[in-house]
Amino acid sequence: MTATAAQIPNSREKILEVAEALFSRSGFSGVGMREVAEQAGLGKSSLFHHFASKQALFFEVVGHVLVRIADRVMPALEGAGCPTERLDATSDAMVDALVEHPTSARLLLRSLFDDHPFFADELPPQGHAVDAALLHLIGRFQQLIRDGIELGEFRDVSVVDATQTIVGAAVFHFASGDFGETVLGGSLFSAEAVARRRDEQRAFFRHALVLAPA
Amino acid sequence: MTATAAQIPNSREKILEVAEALFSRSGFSGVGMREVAEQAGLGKSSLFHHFASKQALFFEVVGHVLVRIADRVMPALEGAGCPTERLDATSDAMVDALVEHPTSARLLLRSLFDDHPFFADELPPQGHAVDAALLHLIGRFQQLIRDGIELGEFRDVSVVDATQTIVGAAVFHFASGDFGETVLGGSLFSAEAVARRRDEQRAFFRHALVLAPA
DNA sequence: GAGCCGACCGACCGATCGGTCGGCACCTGA
DNA sequence: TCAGGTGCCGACCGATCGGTCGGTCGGCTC
Repeated sequence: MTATAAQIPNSREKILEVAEALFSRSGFSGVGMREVAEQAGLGKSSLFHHFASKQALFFEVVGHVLVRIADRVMPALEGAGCPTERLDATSDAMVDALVEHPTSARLLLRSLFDDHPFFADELPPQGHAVDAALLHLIGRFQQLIRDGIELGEFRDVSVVDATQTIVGAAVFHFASGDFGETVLGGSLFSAEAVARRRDEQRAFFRHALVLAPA
Repeated sequence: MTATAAQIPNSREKILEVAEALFSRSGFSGVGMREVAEQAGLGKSSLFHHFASKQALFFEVVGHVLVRIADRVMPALEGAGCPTERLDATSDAMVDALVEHPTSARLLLRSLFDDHPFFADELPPQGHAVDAALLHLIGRFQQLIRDGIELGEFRDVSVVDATQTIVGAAVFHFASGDFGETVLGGSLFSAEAVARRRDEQRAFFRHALVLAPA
């Protein structure tokens, strides 16, 4: 059955969907365009009709994930309330954002520490856009910690180290795959596991940073 | 491999050395045997004289890294002192272990969340050995947290979530590459950055877990 | 109808992948 | 002295890689 205009679910979005799942599982180098095409129900050459190259597809996938996460986390970062309340809200928002799509955390973690899979040639404009969005999010987070310290609510920690610690802890958990499920003794994404994680992570960060965590 | 192999400037170790650097940078799928051979100053076919396959080489590299880390962290976990002191020592030992070779953290992080790059066929016995060593380390860490809770020194946290949080935070920092250096505004491995990281991480985990962190 | 266009496809390309094979140079123990 | 093992190599293999090309098909507009 060939795709026609009657098929609302766009082929392009179908490609993005399966590519996200595959890149999340195996990374940029571990996925072939043939595999993407097969799982999308298309011929391989059709992928290049929608995306200029494998790199372009990868960046578009990462960009979508980042936008989804930022849409959830930014409001918590910039919301009303004292720094302690915003820290709590941000921790919860990170959990919600990473749980929304189970592929997000792994893809985000890869793009954070992969030093850009293909700096061979200059990376396309999409690559820079992804970087800019990410750094904007991180900048806002650091501002939250600075605010907490200046208002006397947080310990006088190193802002950059606290940022690294919190981002690493939050993203790693839901990206840890088989290892995490072995540690937990069950699914990372079950309702109970997620609810407990949200509470535990919020309390962990609060006690680590807030002077009067009670 | 008798006395002859021992005295020659070992090519095998040279291969392991460059393979660790390359796998750390680009992961299993992102590195070719030709590249390893070239950087080791050998012909590609010579690699297969020392290692049965690319997978075997990868597992041997990961195994070495894991042994190095375990050798530093296990004594801190099992050392004398109350849980709080052992937590401090373990945090410092993790920093020391990951700083000793700048490639360790990235390789460890990959092997933690990569869901084993090659489950295509049954993974070789080395793979299971790596898993077993890792889980032993994690088991000891969880026991430390349980001890702290039972002795009334630590908050009554979820042991598995705290494990995930602490492992993720500790490993991610030194694995974060370009992203981490952007956040820090400088090298991850400079003497000042490492010293500050050690203090900050120890204080972070202590405040997060210990009831009377002073 | 004619003409166009976007979506799609199979066949194909050069390059590279992991891995094999036969053979060369060298050392060692008998 | 020589058989045998070790370390290493270039040449080669089938498979797969990302990407291209020519062309088909159906819907749209005039």
